[in-house]
Amino acid sequence: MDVQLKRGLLDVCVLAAIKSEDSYGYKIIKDMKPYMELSESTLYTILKRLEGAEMLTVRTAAHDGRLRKYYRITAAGCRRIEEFKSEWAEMMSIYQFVSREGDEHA
Amino acid sequence: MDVQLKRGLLDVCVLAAIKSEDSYGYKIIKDMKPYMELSESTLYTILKRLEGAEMLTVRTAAHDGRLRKYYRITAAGCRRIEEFKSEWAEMMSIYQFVSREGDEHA
DNA sequence: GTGTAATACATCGTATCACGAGGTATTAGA
DNA sequence: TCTAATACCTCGTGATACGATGTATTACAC
Repeated sequence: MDVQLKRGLLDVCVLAAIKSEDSYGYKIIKDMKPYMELSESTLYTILKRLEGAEMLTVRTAAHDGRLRKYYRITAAGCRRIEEFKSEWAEMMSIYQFVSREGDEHA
Repeated sequence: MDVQLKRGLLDVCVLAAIKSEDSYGYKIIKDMKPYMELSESTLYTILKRLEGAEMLTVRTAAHDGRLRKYYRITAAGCRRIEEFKSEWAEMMSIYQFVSREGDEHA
């Protein structure tokens, strides 16, 4: 998928991936894989950014001797998802503009 | 609309705006306004990029003593639009992922 | 028991890109 | 005569996705 097209979805996808249950880096990537692939470096950049924006909180916990950082969505994070859903209507109208201009000839 | 979300649409919107009829900078902005606002600096950057990618060709013509640069879409540009339409299916599945995770609780 | 893959985290540098600020020049109308 | 609209352009900045690279542990095959 085109990098530019992914840009607006990445943040919100990561939020969606931790919405119903706290999750950690490696698992987020695996859960998102069927929908969108992203590299570790990209994910950790995003997690840092979302933490800075207080859209999620972090908690470190040991698991089988390895440390895991569990991420939990905040109210602001949930609001971000809702905001995205509203923006989707705009996206649809833009898609229709492109689709229409691409098919018909005025 | 969120800047990041716009990113993947801008190129293809500009192509759509010149698809059915050759157009020029100022007109493209006005035609796109109902769907998406973009500044002149953004548009000219995009037009340069699309020209470099051979997705459009340029022709300069005088109009009322002023010079206008008319842009015409190429076959590659049309292909880009078709490609976008395919990618839209992926976008929809991502939207549904976000939407689902945001609404229900597993 | 040694090697390899998977798990799990992190940083740095680079390339891409949207956009504001600023610039030039002409025409139309108040 | 001044302002707004038309029409083009450039430069610098900030945001950001991602590859490359590094560290450490666990699991499993040979």
